[in-house]
Amino acid sequence: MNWSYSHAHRQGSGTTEVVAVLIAITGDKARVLTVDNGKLLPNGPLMPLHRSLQAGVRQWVEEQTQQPLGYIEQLYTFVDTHRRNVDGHALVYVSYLGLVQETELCELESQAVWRDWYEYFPWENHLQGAPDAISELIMPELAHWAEASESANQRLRREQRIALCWGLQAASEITSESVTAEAKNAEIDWVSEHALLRYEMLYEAGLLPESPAYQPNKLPASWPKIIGKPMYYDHRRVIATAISRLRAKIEYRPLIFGLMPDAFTLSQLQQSVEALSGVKLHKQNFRRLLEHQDLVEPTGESSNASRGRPAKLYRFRYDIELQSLLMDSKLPKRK
Amino acid sequence: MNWSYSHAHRQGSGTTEVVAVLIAITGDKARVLTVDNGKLLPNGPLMPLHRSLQAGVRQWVEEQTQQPLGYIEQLYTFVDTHRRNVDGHALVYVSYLGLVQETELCELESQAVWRDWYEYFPWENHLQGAPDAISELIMPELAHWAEASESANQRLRREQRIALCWGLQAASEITSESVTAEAKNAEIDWVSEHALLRYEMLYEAGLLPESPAYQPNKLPASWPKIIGKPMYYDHRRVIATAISRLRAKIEYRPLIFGLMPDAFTLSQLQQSVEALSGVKLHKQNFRRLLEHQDLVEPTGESSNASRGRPAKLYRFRYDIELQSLLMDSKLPKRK
DNA sequence: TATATTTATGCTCTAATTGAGTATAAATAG
DNA sequence: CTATTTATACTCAATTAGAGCATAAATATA
Repeated sequence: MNWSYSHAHRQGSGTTEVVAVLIAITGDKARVLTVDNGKLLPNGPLMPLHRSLQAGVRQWVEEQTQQPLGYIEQLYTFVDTHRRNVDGHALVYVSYLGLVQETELCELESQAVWRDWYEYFPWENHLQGAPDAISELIMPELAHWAEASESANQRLRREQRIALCWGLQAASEITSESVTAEAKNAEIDWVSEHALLRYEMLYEAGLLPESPAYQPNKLPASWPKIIGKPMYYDHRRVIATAISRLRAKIEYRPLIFGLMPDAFTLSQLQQSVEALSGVKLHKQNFRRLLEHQDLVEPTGESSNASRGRPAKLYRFRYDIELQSLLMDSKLPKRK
Repeated sequence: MNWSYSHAHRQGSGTTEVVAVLIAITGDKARVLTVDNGKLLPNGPLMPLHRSLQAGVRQWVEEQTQQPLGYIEQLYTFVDTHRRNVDGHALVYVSYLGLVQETELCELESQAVWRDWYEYFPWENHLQGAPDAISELIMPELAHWAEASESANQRLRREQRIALCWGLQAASEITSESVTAEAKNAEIDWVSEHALLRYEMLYEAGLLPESPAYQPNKLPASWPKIIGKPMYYDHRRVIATAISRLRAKIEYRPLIFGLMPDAFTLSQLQQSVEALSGVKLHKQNFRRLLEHQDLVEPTGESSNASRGRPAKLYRFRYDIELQSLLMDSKLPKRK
């Protein structure tokens, strides 16, 4: 099935679109804003009146989602050769990542809906440990893909890629000894930032509905649940790009600022980082690093939590915010 | 002077161009490939026949420069509202970073020329220590810019930005005590990856010929030498983007692979990294980290250097190359 | 030839950072 | 009142980063 043509779209003289991946955290879940029943990201054509790409993104997103935008940054630019304008020029779309302050999970007008981003990437959620589906279903399919290589060399490289993308523990069950033996010293483990590489591998291996070589009849019946919801065009890849970028940056830059409410406990902050990275963090070290960096300060109040000892509330130090956005300021690493 | 219109350009129905920043290292100098007498980067329109942006870049660059391309990655996408097609759509250009194996510094046909990239960014070259011009000329002008702020708040933020972009030692001479005192604890120093921020600050402060507010008569006579050669359109900004990206990545990924000849000494390797980052590294620690990572292996031969003890020649371990490109593999930090 | 100079390479020392664990404090549920 | 839960403080070992000292092997020069 080719998703590229399955959705009606505008046609005109312009060849440039903007697409936005808006991220928010509600409760302890990372969410992405979608339109068209979760099949598309907010998007629109770049028009002559727009003075910049950012201006275009802001206008379309606010029009389609009633969601005011704070911090945004450019992600990546794609070409869709399936969609062309009247002159035969391929459509170019420039994607943006945007961070939005925590919102109530309300159904917005204009069918814009916040969705848990792990609905699109179930294999990226390791908050309760690595999903069983990875070793039980995904790895065997990727093993087939490696076996189907056209040369021994290609196969070896594919097995290496599998180990690097999915971690050794998952890959060791399926790859040949040469790879695992060699890599054993390196102690390869799950790297959350490799989300895009993992998506691209599944795509390349023909394991996603949007893959050109997708053959659902050759896959287990439970497969559709395992690999999450597809989207039109390359929009799921755009989200994967956003996830990788966000996970990579959050480790050394306090981007999380833009996602938090004005006051929060350190546990809430940690849960938010965990929601994005998809892995659990070491609580004590998380606090240590935060305090060491003077990024936050206590408000003086405490949270009236339901259970346990009440936690102090913190706020970000605004005098340091600009500095933080510029400079490399680390947040804690994985547990 | 407005550089946007000072160069003749194609006009057509397309609104998308590709632009390439090609980097090579000749001897111990970082070079960038230019066309049109050093005023432009290789570029060309995206055409209906191109199946991807990469294909477009490769075709135009090879056509304009006879330079075969190895590793390339997308940098950033710009809009030039000054250049529009017949329908009034602004020109979008997608920039790419490309790495090229060391070449003889020959004048290529089709007026493509390799230039020392510090001709365009003299202030970024700290190989012989920070240039005197920074503290003697650039800082005073930036101080004027901060003083010319419209509010006390804006002035404070500008002074913070100056300190963060240029390092405290340079900034402390000009900024008010409040900033320096507060930041003193942070020990801000020169961060080579902030090249783009520095360029953008100079641009915003009206200190570059391509700045809208540039007023050469209000600046010292030696100013043009200090701030390097301008280019048409935003091409100097594109190079600054490439420099920042390359400097940031080279610290934790062995991108340098793509720039080196097949065999090299560790000193040559270090000189290449230094040429890119613009700062000197600690020799012993550089070797330690390299050896510790098994990125390179001795060829067995030695270099017949002109002076001193002969150095062992090394090559990159190709079995590890793929892994390196995927994974985070650190190269040593500054001295 | 002897000696200074240059470049390469090996090794040590200290401080900072990281990963992981133990211990204590302050609340609620039953 | 006690078990449970959550928050917070502190410790410890392993690793890494920054800096310097020492030695090796070549050339330049007196």
